[in-house]
Amino acid sequence: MKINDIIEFTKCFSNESRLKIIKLLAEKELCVCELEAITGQTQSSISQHLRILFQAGLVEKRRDGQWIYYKLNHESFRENLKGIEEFVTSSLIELPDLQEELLRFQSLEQNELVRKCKGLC
Amino acid sequence: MKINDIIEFTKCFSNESRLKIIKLLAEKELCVCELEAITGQTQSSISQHLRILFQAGLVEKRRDGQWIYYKLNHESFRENLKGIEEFVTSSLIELPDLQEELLRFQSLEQNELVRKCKGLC
DNA sequence: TTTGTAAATAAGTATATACTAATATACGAA
DNA sequence: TTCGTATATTAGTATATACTTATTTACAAA
Repeated sequence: MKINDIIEFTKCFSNESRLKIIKLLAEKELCVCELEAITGQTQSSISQHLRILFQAGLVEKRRDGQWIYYKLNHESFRENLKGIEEFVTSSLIELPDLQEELLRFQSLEQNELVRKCKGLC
Repeated sequence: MKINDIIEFTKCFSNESRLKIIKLLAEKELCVCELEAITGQTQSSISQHLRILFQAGLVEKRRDGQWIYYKLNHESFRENLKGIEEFVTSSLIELPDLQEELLRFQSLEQNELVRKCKGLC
């Protein structure tokens, strides 16, 4: 899972209004006006939050006449959560630049970079 | 898991600089100056990110002389991830106000609230 | 076609966030 | 105690985000 995907996914959960929408759509397929009636949020605000959730792949939508129904994509949710777990627990190989910097730093223990960092010069 | 805890936790992951710090601290206990040397971020910026991670319970710290060493709290990480999964998959009982609104809305299907929402009046 | 409703988008604004630069605090060595 | 280094905190600033209001687009019924 790429860093930008993690950022996009976790941002979905870092806002109270979106968490409520997520929770409702996890339980039931709902259109915007229903979300509006249930949560009391404005139509515009809900649409904007739904766009964020949709772009992150967390919700799906389908049109039915005038209405656009949204629901949570449970599989995407599970996969993204797993992706975060793997990002944290897997080796640094996933982030070559960062790994390189860490290795360079470690190979320099006992020499000037670390001594400088540790104020031992 | 409370809504505010989810927000606090997921915000840790919604920033590239923090993700790099998280990844390093998942692998190795490091002090601020080491994170500085490895990531190239400024001391002040790293300290501020570490405060966010610490307040979310995602990292632990210990003092060793002048240095303060940080590392990821893997257990907290796992528990928080699980908390998010449960938040999404559990029933709405966790959010009484929201559940009440949903039930009220559902009980009103066929009557004025829904007809109004659906423009059927 | 005209009209009304649902949803998306755009523009504006207030607040939150991330970063920099400067300062304060904590500790250890001289 | 004085000095130097590590870390935390503060203040300032630029950008991002969340929300409101207004407008646009898509659809369906009359």
